[in-house]
Amino acid sequence: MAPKRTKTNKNPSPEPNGMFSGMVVFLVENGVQSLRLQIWKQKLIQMGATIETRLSKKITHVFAMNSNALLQQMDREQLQRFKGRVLLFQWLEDSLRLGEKVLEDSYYVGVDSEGKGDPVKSPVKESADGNTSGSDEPSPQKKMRSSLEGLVDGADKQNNAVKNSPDSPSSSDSLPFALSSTIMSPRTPRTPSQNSSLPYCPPDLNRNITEIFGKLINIYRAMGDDRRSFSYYKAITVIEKLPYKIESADQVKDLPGIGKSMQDHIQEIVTTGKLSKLEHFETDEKVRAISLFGEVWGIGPATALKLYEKGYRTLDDLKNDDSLTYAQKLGLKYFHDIRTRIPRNEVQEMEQLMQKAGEEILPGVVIICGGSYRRGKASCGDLDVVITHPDGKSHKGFLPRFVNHLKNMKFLREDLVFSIHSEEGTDSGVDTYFGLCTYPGRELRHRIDFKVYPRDIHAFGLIAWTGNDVLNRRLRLLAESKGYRLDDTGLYLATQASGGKRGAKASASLKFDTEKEVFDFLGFPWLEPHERNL
DNA sequence: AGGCCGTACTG
DNA sequence: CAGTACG
DNA sequence: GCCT
Repeated sequence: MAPKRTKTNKNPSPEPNGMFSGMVVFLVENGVQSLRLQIWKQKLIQMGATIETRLSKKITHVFAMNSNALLQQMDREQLQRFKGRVLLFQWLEDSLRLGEKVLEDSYYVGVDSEGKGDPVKSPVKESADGNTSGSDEPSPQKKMRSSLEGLVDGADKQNNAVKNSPDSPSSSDSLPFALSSTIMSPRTPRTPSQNSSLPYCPPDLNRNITEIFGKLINIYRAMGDDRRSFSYYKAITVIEKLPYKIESADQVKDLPGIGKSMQDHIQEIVTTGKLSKLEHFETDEKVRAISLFGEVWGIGPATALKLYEKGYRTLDDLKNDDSLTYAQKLGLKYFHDIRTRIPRNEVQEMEQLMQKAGEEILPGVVIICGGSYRRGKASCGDLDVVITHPDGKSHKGFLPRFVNHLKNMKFLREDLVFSIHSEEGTDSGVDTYFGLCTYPGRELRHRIDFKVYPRDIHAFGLIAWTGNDVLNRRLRLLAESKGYRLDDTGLYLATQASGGKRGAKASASLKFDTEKEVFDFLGFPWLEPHERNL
């Protein structure tokens, strides 16, 4: 084993006899989610293909998402001269899944080679139109994205599964799905290949692996090892996008976020069906207790450990402890209530209730339910309410009155955190409230958060509190890479505000009125709320 | 070896 | 200050 | 845990 090809040449060791051997391909990257592109590249190379970064005569195949993406990168003259085949990425996807090259006929990208008039026409008559979606699609990128983004859906499930692994089978939310699929399937009778070009049904191959990794996420988080936990989270999102079932660690070798340890774990899982490391954790009394305690609102890794060391092992044990804070006691008392997910329609009703209540106190007030609700989930763990007022000033002092009103209505029941900043104009001017509420006529407690923003930074609050957390991190990292600092109150030039805290605030945030302006400024492709389940 | 989001409340 | 939470 |  001469380590000939080290990191410099990150070749996934091409197999001369791989199913793609002999192919020389050029990839049209427009509108392809980078992660999937990376996976495709890796598999192509690994299975014998050669990837060229420029269009040359050696090319045997060109791959693109659709005709629009294709034409965006290549002019039609090039195309006419090109002798090889132009296929949809879907062909790759399907071939990988089936383990052999599928018939290319129904995957030709429909660009009419004769028609000079307008680009992207050709429904590719007999050959079952290689996804004409391009032809009636004005903005290819956006559409592409949405179809790709559907892939992410699987991650959600994992999320849920992760969060309440013990009980609820968890509602899978396929909402964004249904949405785009309706949009995208106007008429075309679909061949099997095409229909997979719509949001993408998550075949959920590799559930065996992601399920185990999901448990590790929770365990490491409970132990306070967020970094490691996040690594497993990222690995899951990568694995879920694979179009094939993993049968060997080799197939996963140099995918992003999958290093030595992950490979070893995957190898063990695919060969033995389990992971001894996890089994060990699950039978460990300490790990079990800490994981359990950590699920109580207000109790994190440090407190959970202390409680364990005091000898506690069950939630009942904790009730006898008076070292818990007020909020933690509430979290304990309503442990099961808070863990109960809220059906989307009930959240909607409560949002309307709050909008009505808000209007009574302050006409014109804007009350939006963010979080997973705004991201279109079928059920929500809590309510995340972002509030502002268009006049830019009367949001001040609103929150206390609003909270009182809602308490009188018996909608709000208990307080967890209550802070007010807007009055003095100190700090960021964002008022916050965390508490427990109930659906009208019920006693079941739900977590609810309010944040009141001045109008001019409202867009930032909306982005931050719509999430998800992964998107927030990505946006913040992107901002930082461009010399800015992003948080829920604004976008600042990095240098100055960087060290000092917000209160000082030598510099004001850049002004943006809408979420989209922020995305655009950062150069991040716009995502509708329901597309932000990264 | 060291980074891995950024902020605010509680006690 | 450490711990916890929020997305 | 992964990545640089």
